[in-house]
Amino acid sequence: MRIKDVAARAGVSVATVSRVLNQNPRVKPHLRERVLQAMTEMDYRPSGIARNMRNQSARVIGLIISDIQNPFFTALVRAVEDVAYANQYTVLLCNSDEDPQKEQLYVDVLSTERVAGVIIVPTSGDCCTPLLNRHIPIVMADRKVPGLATDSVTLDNVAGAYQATAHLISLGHRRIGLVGAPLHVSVGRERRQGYEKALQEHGIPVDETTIRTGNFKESGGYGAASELLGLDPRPTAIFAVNNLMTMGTLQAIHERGLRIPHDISVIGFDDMPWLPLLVPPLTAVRQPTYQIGAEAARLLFRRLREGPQKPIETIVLQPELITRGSATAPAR
Amino acid sequence: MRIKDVAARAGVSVATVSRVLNQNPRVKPHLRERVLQAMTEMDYRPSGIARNMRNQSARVIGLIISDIQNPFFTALVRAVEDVAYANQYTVLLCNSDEDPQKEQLYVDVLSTERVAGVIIVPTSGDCCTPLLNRHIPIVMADRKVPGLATDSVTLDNVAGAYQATAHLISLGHRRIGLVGAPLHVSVGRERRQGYEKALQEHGIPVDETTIRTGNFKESGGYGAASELLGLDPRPTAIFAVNNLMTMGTLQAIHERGLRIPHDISVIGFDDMPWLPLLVPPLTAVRQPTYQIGAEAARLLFRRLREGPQKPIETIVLQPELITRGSATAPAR
DNA sequence: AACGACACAGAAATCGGTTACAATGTAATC
DNA sequence: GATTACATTGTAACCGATTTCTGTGTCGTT
Repeated sequence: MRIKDVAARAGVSVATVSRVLNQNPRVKPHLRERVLQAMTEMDYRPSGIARNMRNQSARVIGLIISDIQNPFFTALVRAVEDVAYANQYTVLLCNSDEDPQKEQLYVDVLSTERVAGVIIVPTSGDCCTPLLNRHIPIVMADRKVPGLATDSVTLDNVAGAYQATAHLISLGHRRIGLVGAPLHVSVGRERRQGYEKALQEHGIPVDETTIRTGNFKESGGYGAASELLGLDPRPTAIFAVNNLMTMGTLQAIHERGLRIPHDISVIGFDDMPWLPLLVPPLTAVRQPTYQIGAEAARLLFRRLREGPQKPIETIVLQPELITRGSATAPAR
Repeated sequence: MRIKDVAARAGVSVATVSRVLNQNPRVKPHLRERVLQAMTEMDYRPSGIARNMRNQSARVIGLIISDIQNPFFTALVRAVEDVAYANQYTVLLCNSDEDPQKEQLYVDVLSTERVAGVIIVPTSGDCCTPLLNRHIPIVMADRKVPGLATDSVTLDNVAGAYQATAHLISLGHRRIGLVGAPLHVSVGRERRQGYEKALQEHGIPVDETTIRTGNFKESGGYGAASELLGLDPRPTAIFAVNNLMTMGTLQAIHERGLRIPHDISVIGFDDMPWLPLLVPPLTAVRQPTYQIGAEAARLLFRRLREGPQKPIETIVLQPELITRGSATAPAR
């Protein structure tokens, strides 16, 4: 069922049907009428594909995230989706799963699909060359790749980690374990940096043995925390640098029968709706998650409108420490 | 940068380039070599749009869910993504937000974008006519629309709700509040049905006052639970029919200073990784969430391969009650 | 009545690939 | 050496829309 069929049924040329489709006013009302009727009768819908072909672009933006099951990214996706919807675009969602190869493949796909633009939470360093070659606008969200000049929206991770660590120090902790994220990702680096900065500024030497690293997921947090809990002397507090890792940390603590905050204080990164429901409710660094996604999408659409001459924008949002009951002075 | 340019650079015809692109073996090695080199030199990537145009379909499937921030759907998306990836398809993700209008619009978009197929968690009754007209395969996931003959994957919701309710009854509860979901959705209807069935089979009259309904989100659960907790006499147990509503229920309970399970027993629907971390850990009906999505995607791809003559498949998966500490015998 | 201006509709080119068909070249057979 | 079979490459039609250009008809002006 093509435009030709509609034209035939309405007794006009394809050009006229196209004009009706595109609200061109230079069509006589009675013809427009006939065409519209033919279209509804046949439940005709123009082929988006053919349209895109003509216009050399689709009203689709690509979104590559690294873990769709992480509520953090979910909120980000939601935000991007909302903004895209408002701009009458749809979202091609790709889950790189922290796998550079998968990421590469998706970048290729998006680039051949000629999406209008891409928002990416990068997993590897050289993630975007095919897109750059094709001048497809890119916005980095949550993470940055050093040396890549694109719009970006990130969190002030150093500040967030600093706040959490400094809070623990101010409560009297001196031996603070870090459940850290991989250092090849900006988020992992910066949060560790904030942690170390807080220690140093308060005259506490950085002790490598209390710093453990794991993947971004529950398992990574569980593994890192288990190691920390096995230390002698055991840290009096743990700072876990991401939401899922926090969950793994809690699991490890539960498993050993330790009690929060009596035996060990805990601060997580990224507030979650269920944290207040825990006993005790968990202290955590809150990120403006939705806003990260929304700003990234807005940046992208502005870029699409204004083109490459718009100067590159770099938005850094501020975290906030939410104090609940899981971090108190260490027992003596 | 078109296929023509590559052809010119390699000194061959466009057909040859196309054949190289499509791994057609009838190309002499030395020509293939030249073409491949030209392609890498120019970092050429064929236009997916033009390709789709020719093939009359894109290697893209649409996925319409009703709440992307709900971990349940997230797991479902993840599963669909995984299966699509394995089949070298990408996923166009749409978030209907439980809004029939938004859903309708997305169905239209997917239909004009000529996606190969659609997996949908339907929000309204007549969600899919444009797709049906165009013979775009549809698979319903999680929910069904009565009277629509499509492949589907759902949970045995009646059984799940029955198990939860019967468990509470066996513990000695007689006044069991239901934090229910909207009845215009199959999930809401069936879970209520299971609840009522359990009561009736155990000779307990169904009492409308202990049945409350809210939206699928935390706020809906919070509202419904708050009403139940305000009753006199108060129910001795609450069954909340979805994960977010469970969270709202817990919030309402916490807010009133009630203690689980001493003051009130709670069973939730849909197990979540953080439920074991609660104090007490929460009893819940577990759904094979990932499997729902994976089966739906597999059904869709099978349909894509085998066409309309394949008989319609209806998969119903079984839930499982996970007993933890939040449901015990009522205090006297 | 003749002319030009204008409004409207249609024919045809175009987007970038794929593929049926034609053309060419090469090897095998008589 | 001529003929045939087969392998390889090239030419051109096609997918379904948009849009430029061209043609026709209507109206107003002189």
